[in-house]
Amino acid sequence: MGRSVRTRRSDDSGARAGPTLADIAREAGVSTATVSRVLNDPDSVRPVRADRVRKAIAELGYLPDGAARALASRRSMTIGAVIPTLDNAIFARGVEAFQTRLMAKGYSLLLASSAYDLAAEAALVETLLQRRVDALMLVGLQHDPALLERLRGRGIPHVLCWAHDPAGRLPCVGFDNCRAAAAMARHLIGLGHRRIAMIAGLTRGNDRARDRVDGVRMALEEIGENLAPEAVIEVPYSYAEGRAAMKHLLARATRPSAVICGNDVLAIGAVLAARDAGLEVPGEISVSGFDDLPLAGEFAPALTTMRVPAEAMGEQAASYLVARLEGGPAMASGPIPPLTVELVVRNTTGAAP
Amino acid sequence: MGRSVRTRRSDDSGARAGPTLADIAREAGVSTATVSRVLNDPDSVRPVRADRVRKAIAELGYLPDGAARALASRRSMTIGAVIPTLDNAIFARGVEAFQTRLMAKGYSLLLASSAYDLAAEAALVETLLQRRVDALMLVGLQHDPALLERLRGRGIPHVLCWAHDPAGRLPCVGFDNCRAAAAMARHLIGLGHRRIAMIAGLTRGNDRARDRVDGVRMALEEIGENLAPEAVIEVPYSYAEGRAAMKHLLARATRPSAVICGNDVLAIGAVLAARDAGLEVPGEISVSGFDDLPLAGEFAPALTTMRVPAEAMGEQAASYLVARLEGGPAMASGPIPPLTVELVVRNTTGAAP
DNA sequence: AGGCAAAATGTAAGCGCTTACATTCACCAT
DNA sequence: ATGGTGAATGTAAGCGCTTACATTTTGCCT
Repeated sequence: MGRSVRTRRSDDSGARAGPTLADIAREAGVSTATVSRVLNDPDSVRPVRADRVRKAIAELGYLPDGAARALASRRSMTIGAVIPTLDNAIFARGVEAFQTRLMAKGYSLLLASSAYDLAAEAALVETLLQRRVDALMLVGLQHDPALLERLRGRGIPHVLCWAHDPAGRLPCVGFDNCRAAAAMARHLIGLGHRRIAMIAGLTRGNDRARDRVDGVRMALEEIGENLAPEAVIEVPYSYAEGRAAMKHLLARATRPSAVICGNDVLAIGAVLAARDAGLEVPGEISVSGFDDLPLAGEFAPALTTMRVPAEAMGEQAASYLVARLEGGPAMASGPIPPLTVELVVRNTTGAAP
Repeated sequence: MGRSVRTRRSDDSGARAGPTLADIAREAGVSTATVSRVLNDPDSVRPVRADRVRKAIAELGYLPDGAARALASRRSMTIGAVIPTLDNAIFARGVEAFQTRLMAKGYSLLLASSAYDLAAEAALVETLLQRRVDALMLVGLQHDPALLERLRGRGIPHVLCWAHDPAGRLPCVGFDNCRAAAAMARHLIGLGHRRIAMIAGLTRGNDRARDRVDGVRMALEEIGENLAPEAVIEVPYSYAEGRAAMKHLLARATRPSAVICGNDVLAIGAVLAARDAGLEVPGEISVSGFDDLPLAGEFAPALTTMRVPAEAMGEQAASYLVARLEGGPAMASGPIPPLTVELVVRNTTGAAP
């Protein structure tokens, strides 16, 4: 028997295999273990030999095989992330920062988007687990019930972004959406607004959107007002939807004096609609956003919004996961404190008429 | 000698290992080959057995190990992408579409961003090659000279997006930026504009930005005009930079009658600046964008721009790569025809004053 | 029933690394 | 010189799959 003619090179179906670690070992006249050591723990090899190995590596153009490393070492140096969508600039920023930090620490990012569908998210996570990600980043606290259990069961470090668990039970790097939205509502209330409406993101499968609605409701209840169900319009995050929602709001018998939007995109759409209707912002109606996208400050009128530290969130999430992965076994790390958001008052909110 | 007590489970450093294919084989009373077959080629296994195997898989909660599969099969089912940045919404969309299509075909996306730095890009690609990506997506035609050679050398299928190689030598899924920009310039020329300026993206390491400048220059030369170097301002893509650049342009002795912007973000910034300066758009000055972001059509005034099929590009890139990977060995596939862009005339361009 | 090709299954050799353990080496104290 | 010690290196057993090839079964003919 014995292996037949399956030559490693030129397996004409595509990728040619490069030299292997064994080739390097032979070339450098050392054992494979030594080559592996200069790759993973250079200081444990005498400099003379290490150099000889490095020379061989350079000469043969050797590139370590990640799959083999992952199999042998049980670490893929790959971290997964499942986000709702990249189409929302704030997620794009967060992911970018996450990836950059990850790469700086030697990890690669496996990315997938779920379109705000929790079942899809669970499936994507399953796929990523197959790819043997060492850790995982997810968005929000709300997930398929089996999902988090699965991660815990397999001992996969994970972090939930864009949210904060007041109970401190879940590992999150984020902020309290409810509290932040409440702060925005109080800002408006402080300006004398009482007829407050909301253009929220779709709350199905999106706890951040839901929490923001809850926050506004809570703030209103603090002053004895309430957020009527019909005062909340849920729409997908887009300029056009924000605009359309505002148009609806303005067509009603009693028009709100302030509209709190689930994010900046909706808010800008809303401002556009107000202007279409010939209303002055903030003179006749106030509008607020959430996120503080780059456009928010440039837009005219500049948008009052809640600044979300997307970059810091991405970076901290990355650092947290890497720390869990590399910190000693006793890397328990207590609850992570919430990130701080900042109310940025600009020119779309003013005193109630 | 002999293996000591290295128990597979509970390697307390983190991830617990789940059941392996061998466990499934034992449980189902078949060989490992059979289990592997029901996973990879179900039809080659008699239904009764396949079911028995599937039952075992479900019972034990088995998840195949991607690293082992990759090592044994020489395919990681992972495809890499290196883009300049996710902060540009048009890339975010393209990547999203790319990832979605990839996932639908069973592949996962390894994503990295280069910040428009070609050296960084080359390094990132090297990392992705270590991760054993089966194929690679890059943006633009311009790359580190060694990079493409490396990919060809290793036989890694790859595709270049957001650009088109007229020579047809490179595998691209994109459009001709030069031609598209020229079309935009001709639109303005047709409206009577002669004093045309440009707010371009940074052209260093960005052939798309460069090609767009070239396209405008070319169109101008067709009618005997020229694009003076001082008529082109290069800035990073951001609203603030677009606005600042426009402000500069307007501060000059002779103000352009039309400003072609490298993308929609710059264009919106420019429109904002024109308005700051009390100029009517398009009455006193025309402004055009590029990309047709969702905001372009909603913004007031709605932006004249060049629609770029970002989603289609991402999808086609994904399909192309998968086809290369799965198509038979003789999957040569001639040059890919360029995607079509579309001039969308809206309300920021009008007759020259 | 017997024979045979095709289909189904099993066997076991890798895939390219890491790493526990064994061995050798360098160096120093005796 | 000799023995002892820790550092450096080598040896080789996996890691969990896929797959070529060998073997057994099945389904069909005659």
